[in-house]
Amino acid sequence: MSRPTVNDIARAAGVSLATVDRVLNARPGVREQTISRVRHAIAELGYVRDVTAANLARQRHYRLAFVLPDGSSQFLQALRDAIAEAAERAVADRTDITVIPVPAHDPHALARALNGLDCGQVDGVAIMAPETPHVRDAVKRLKEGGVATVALVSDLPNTERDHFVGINNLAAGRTAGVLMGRFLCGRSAQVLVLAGSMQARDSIERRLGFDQVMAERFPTVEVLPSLEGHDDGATIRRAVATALESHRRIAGVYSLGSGNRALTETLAARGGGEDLVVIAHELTPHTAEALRRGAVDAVITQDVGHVVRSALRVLRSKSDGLEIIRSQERIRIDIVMKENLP
Amino acid sequence: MSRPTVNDIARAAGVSLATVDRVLNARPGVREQTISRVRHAIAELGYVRDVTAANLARQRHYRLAFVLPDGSSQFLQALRDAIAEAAERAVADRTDITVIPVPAHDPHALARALNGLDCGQVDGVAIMAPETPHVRDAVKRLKEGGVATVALVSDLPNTERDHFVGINNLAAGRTAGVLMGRFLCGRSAQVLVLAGSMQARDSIERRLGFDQVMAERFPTVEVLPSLEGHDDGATIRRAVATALESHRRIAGVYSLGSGNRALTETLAARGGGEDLVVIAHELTPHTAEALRRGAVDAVITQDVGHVVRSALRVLRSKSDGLEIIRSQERIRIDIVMKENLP
DNA sequence: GGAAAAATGATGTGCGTACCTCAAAAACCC
DNA sequence: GGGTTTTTGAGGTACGCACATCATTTTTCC
Repeated sequence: MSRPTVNDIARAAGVSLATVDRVLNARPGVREQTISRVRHAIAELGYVRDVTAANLARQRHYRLAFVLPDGSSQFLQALRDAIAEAAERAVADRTDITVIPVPAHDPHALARALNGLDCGQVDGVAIMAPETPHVRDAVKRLKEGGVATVALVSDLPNTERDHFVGINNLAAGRTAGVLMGRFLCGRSAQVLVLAGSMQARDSIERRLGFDQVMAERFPTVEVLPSLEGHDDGATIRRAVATALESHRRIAGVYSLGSGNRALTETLAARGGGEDLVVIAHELTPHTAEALRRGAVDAVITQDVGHVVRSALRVLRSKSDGLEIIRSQERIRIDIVMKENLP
Repeated sequence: MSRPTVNDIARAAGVSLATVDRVLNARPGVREQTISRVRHAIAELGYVRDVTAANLARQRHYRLAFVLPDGSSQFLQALRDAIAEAAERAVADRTDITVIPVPAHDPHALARALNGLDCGQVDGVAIMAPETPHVRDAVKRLKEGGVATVALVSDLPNTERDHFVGINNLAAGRTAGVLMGRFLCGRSAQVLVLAGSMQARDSIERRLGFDQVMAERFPTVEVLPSLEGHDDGATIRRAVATALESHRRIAGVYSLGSGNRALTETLAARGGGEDLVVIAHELTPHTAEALRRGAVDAVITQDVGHVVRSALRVLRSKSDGLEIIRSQERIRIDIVMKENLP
């Protein structure tokens, strides 16, 4: 009544256990005809290999690594926390997780870190990095060494990565645009856009989506050129203050990436910005607090817990040569307002 | 180097394997002092029981049941699909899932179904049902029989259910309210509210949250009394049409539950409702399509896949007497617009 | 100090699978 | 038909743990 085992298959197919084992694990030395006999019995009885028992016997354990920038943004911190939490629970799934921090904005350090990975020592790598020739080469090397690779948060579309775990940033930008447009209620106003760096692919895509929607649906709104904050508080404060001075019709602010802390501080210092529509990315302790006190109206985000767990599932599957369930690995674009804060 | 096993613990604690086993599985006949020696060794070596090996040895398998209304709404259909998908994958986790459909709106059939569950045959039950005395008694009986129980989608707060898997419907209503208020852009207008039945606890809570926000933040908007559609297309069409006739300042529609198909059809037939703000609950093929063509502006929803997987995790943990990770089991209130459709 | 009770050790079996070895049977080739 | 190669069978060990039995040691108590 309960699940059939390899023994049941052997009996049903009229072969020995060893032959069933050979078929199941694609070992050589079995006639085509016998293979199909076994296959048939498997289908007949609805046999499903007990993966836990198999992994136990096989002593299989997955060695996975995360390569991340070592920045101190709250988003990165949240990501690291999620990885740490997943790492604890991953022990139960025979998965060892290593985090490899890489100095941000240092392509050479990144290349060194990626090339330092020994293909024999790692089964899969999740990489959060900008796409550069070095990265492309490193991913290629890993691929050739039989290591599964996924891009994390920011895609590496022109590499041989197996998968991308993260949101569609164009759609995220469009989502932000619609919220901004609707919240502005038809006012003919200006919108300030703040980015970390417009080099980053995710920032570019978000801005693009945002602009698309504004042009299509809210033509009375003028979207200003992106201010680049480069993750530096002082720079952001200065740039935002200057922009607010020189553009008198600013009614909305769209923050593409990090720097939300400096932004909201500057806006608060300015005062009287209660009717300013502020939309930001990434739910962090700080943006959550800003939502609570009304300093930010909406946050577009992705659940870092899901991102991490999805990356793990994908890396495990890929390193086993299995297919993934695409629908399950799609990361959603979350809209968070004060009312639906987790 | 790799994970320590029971043997390592025995050696480290200077006891035999049998004693370690007794401690690990809380068997009697071990001195306090010895227990703490073993505990200490476990902590020292960072031993974590290999749950998969343990379950293999124990021949443990989880028998879980879902008790659901047999209605044909797309939400229920999506829920059933998610359960079916989870059931397939659950085989790998030694989990057998049964779905017990119950005629909707029939308290006695529900009671019969719940009382028909043999506590010896089931380890956990997920129940989606309105809270009635019968249900309270049934949950109590299950609890006493050692069966884990969770409420699904709609809470059963006054029962002895172990957990609730679903969203905070008050917060969901508030979220809908804020979107409605902001999308109406300060117009002094009327909002139509459509419910399946105002008996259902989730509808009541959503309406309450919606009203709270409207009263607090959008006092110029008048929220009309709820129309009850009772999941019946004709009734909904008639009620909505009549309401649109008699209230000339309706600028928004809030649909609390099911009946979205009949609603959007009626609105479309009426025509000229392009500037009508429509907010609905539950992302289904139909509401997704309505979002795409602009018939609905936003959908407040919960991911049924997450709901089902969370229910499974919780039922397994509870039936093992383990604690759950609350943060991981929190179901988010998702806001979906055309731009961030999955 | 001795009997009874409690605690601990030693050892074995089984869960479902992987993987290995060696022998036996079958198929193939000339 | 005899030799060679290929295919199949039989059996064992291991993975990490649960659970059972029985023997032995230690503790407790009068």
